[in-house]
Amino acid sequence: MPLTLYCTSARAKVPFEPLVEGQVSIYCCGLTVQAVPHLGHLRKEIAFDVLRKWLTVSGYEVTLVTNVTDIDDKILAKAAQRGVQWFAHAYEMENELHRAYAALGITPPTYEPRATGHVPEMIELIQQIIDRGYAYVASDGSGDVYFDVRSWPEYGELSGQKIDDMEPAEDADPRGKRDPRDFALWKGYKPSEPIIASWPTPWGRGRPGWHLECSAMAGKYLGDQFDIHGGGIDLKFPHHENELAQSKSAGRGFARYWMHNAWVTAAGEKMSKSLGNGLIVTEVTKKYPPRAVRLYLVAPHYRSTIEYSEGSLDEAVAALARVDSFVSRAKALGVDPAPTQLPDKFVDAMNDDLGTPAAFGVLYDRVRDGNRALEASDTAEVAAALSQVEAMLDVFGLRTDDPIWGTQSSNLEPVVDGLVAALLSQRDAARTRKDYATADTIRDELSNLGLTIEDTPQGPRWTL
RNA sequence: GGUGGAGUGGCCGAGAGGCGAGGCAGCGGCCUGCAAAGCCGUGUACACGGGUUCAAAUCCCGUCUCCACCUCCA
Repeated sequence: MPLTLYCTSARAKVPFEPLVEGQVSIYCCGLTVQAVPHLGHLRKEIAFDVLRKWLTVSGYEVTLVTNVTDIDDKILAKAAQRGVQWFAHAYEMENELHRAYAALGITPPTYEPRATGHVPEMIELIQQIIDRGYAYVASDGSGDVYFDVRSWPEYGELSGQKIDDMEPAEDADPRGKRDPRDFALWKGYKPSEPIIASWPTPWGRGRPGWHLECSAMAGKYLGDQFDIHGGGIDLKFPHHENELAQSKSAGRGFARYWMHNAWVTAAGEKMSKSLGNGLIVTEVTKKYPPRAVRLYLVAPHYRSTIEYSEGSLDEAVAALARVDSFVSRAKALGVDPAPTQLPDKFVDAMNDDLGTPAAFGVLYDRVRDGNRALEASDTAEVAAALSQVEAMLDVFGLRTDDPIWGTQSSNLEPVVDGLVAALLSQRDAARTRKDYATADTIRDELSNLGLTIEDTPQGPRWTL
C-alpha cells in the first residue's frame, strides 16, 4: 500500500507524491516563544517527528523547517511585565522549547529560523503582494500593511470559510482597513513599544505580521513550492488560510499537502496557556518516564484528540514496560540480531495516514510472539521478533538505546550491577537451602530501593 | 450565524456495511517455594429515535450532548 496522507484542503486521504523524487520538504509552524511549552504544544512536534521518521524509513530525504516566532504582542507584553528585553524573554522561552524537545526525544528540525532574522525576505514578499494589487498600506497613517481579502477570490479555499459568513470582528475598530477581515502583513511601529522591536521598511518602521513571517520563511528555505505544510488544527484558520493567500497572491505555488494535528485536551477542553504548570513538558517528564510520555503522545492517531489524564500515562508506563521487558530479556539471551524487516501490517498501518494505533497493535503482537518464543527457547524466532520490535520502536522514536535519550549509564553501573549480583547470589543460596525467609528479606530490601527482582529460568534478573 | 470534529466495553483507544484492533485494569488457569514477569483463556461495546439492507458501530434522515475555529493559540 503506497503512502496516503489526510490533506486538509482536499478533506480526504490522498496518495502522497513528492515534488522531487526521493525528497520531501515540510514546513511546520512552530511556536510563538512567549511561554514555557506544555504537552499540547509538543504534540505537534511529536506528530511531525513521527512523520519525518516514517518518511525517512520509507527512503525519502526529509527537510523539516519549523519556525520560531520570536516577536509578537504577547512576547512584548510579557517582557515588559518582567522588565526584560523582548529578545531576552523570547530567547529564554526558545531554550525552554529545546529542553522540551530533548525531554521527549524529538529530533530538532533541519532548520529552525527565527522570524526576526528574516525581515528582508518579508519586505520582499510584501512588496510582491502590493505590486500585484492584493495588499495596501493602511489609510490611517499607522504604517500597517494589510492583505485585501476581498481582492483574492480564492480566500477561504483551505478552511472552507466564506468571508461573508464570518463573525464580524469583536473590536469593530477598522484601523484603516478596507474590510474588517483584512489581516496585517506588517504592523506599524507604535510609540508604546520598544524601538528595538521594530525594523525599517519602505512603509516605515514596524514589525512582522504573524501570518506573513511563515510565508516568507517557507519560501526562503523550501522554495516557492514545497510538499507538506503542517501545524495544529487551530492554525487552519486564519493562520494557514492567510499564509496560503499571501504566498499564492505573490505568485508562489506554496504547499501541496496540508496536515493538521489535533489537541491534547485537559478536562475536556483545549489546553490553554492559562492552565498552570501541571502540564509543562519538563514537569510531566519529572513525574513519568519520558519514553512513556512519548508513547502516550504517539500511540493515538495524530488527528484524534487526546484527553490528558494521569491514568492514561500510567497505562503508557505499563505498556512500555512490557515491551521493554521483552527487549531486555531477548537481549540477555544474546541472540544474533536478525536482519530487520518491518512487518507488512505495520507498514500498511503507517502508510495509511500514519495509523499509529494499528501500528502499535502490530508491535504488541510481535512482543507477544517474542515472549512465546522466549518460553519455547526458540532463539531464531526470538531474534526475528526482537529485530522487528526494535525497528518498530525506532519509527516511534521509542528505542531504549536511541542516542536521543542520552546516555543514561554511568560509570557506577558496573558497581551497582556487581553489588546487586552479590546480594542475589546470597538470596539464591538461601533459596537453595529453602531458607525462604532470608531470601524474601533480601528481595524486600532490594525492592525498597526500587529494584524489581524476577526469577526466570535463566536465573534472577533485576530492573530498576 | 458560518466552518470543522467527536460521542465505542470498567478505563484508554482503533475501526468505518458481514469476520470481537490493541493497550491498561479485572477474573480463571499454567508456570513459581511464594511472588514478579510471561503465556493461555475470559468481555458480545459502539449517544438516542427512525429508516435502507439478507446484514449497520459503520450508510441515510432526525434528535440530544460535547469540543474546536471564525480574536493570540500546537
